[in-house]
Amino acid sequence: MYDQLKLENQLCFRLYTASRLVTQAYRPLLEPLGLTYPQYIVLMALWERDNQLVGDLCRRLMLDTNTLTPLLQRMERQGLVVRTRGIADGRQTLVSLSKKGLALEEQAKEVPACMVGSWKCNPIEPEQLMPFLNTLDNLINTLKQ
Amino acid sequence: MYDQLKLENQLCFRLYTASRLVTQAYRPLLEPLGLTYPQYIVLMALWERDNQLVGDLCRRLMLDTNTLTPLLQRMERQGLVVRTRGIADGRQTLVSLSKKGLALEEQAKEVPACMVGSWKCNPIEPEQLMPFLNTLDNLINTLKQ
DNA sequence: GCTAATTAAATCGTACACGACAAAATGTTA
DNA sequence: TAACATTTTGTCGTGTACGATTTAATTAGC
Repeated sequence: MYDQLKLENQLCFRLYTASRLVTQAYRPLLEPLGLTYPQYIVLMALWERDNQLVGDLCRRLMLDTNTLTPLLQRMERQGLVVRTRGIADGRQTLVSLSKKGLALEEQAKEVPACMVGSWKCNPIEPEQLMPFLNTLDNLINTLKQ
Repeated sequence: MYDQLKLENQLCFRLYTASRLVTQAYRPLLEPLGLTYPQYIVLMALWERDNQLVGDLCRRLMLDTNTLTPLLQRMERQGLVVRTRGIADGRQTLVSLSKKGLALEEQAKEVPACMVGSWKCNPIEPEQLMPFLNTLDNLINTLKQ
């Protein structure tokens, strides 16, 4: 039994588990809005800036087109976004918020506070939050290459 | 535009991205062993203790049977584990390492060091590692309810 | 201006995740 | 001991992830 193969010693297993559990915790908040978590982050990107190319969203969300295209197609079917072929460059696809997608922002603005409020005890001390976020950002930037 | 809906301010988006990128970084190391990341953590649990029930693995990995059962079935098809019906309690399924699954530990023991070694710069300062892991554990424990 | 290389999205196949449900075995209780 | 509840695992459907490949449009080179 090698120590470096113990689950306790795995950074990645913790990240994997924490990510899954946080996403699960979002579900009851997003379900009333008819959203999954990946759909929610696509909308957040579009609420920040509407009318983005598929490639813009890929870079912003660090997802590839083979994930985003089907996701955006489902979102278009649900009437959350509109996809239009680029005029200047016919290879591009422009993703825009529909009226419904734009209106959802008003309901979604309560979600982050509800998320934090649902925790009985605070899992992160306020003074630990920034170092924690910085470490995550360092990790992400390193792995992005 | 609500500040709390900006991607920069999302703890969850960072966790989601970091988890995906770390899992991607494992791929080139696990592919030669014929493993995916979820299969690797199942094996880590079994290398720690062989002969576990499906329910034991569910609790250990914090995954439900609807994820683990198909995962274990694929691993059995690949000859990594053996699933046997419980003798005393016919509802149970015991998961054991095959000879091949047991032997893989020797190759896998290099994986964690290779992972760290593949980073050009160190994304986590040594003195930040423990606080970071503790915060992740707090988060996981809070969300486990 | 015609062909080759490049780029932007989309498609395809496989493997997770997970809510909802089903099935089978065991416990419980009147 | 027969009906019912509980436990353990499995199945099903939908939605991601992602490597590999394809398609369509644009650009570069000659």
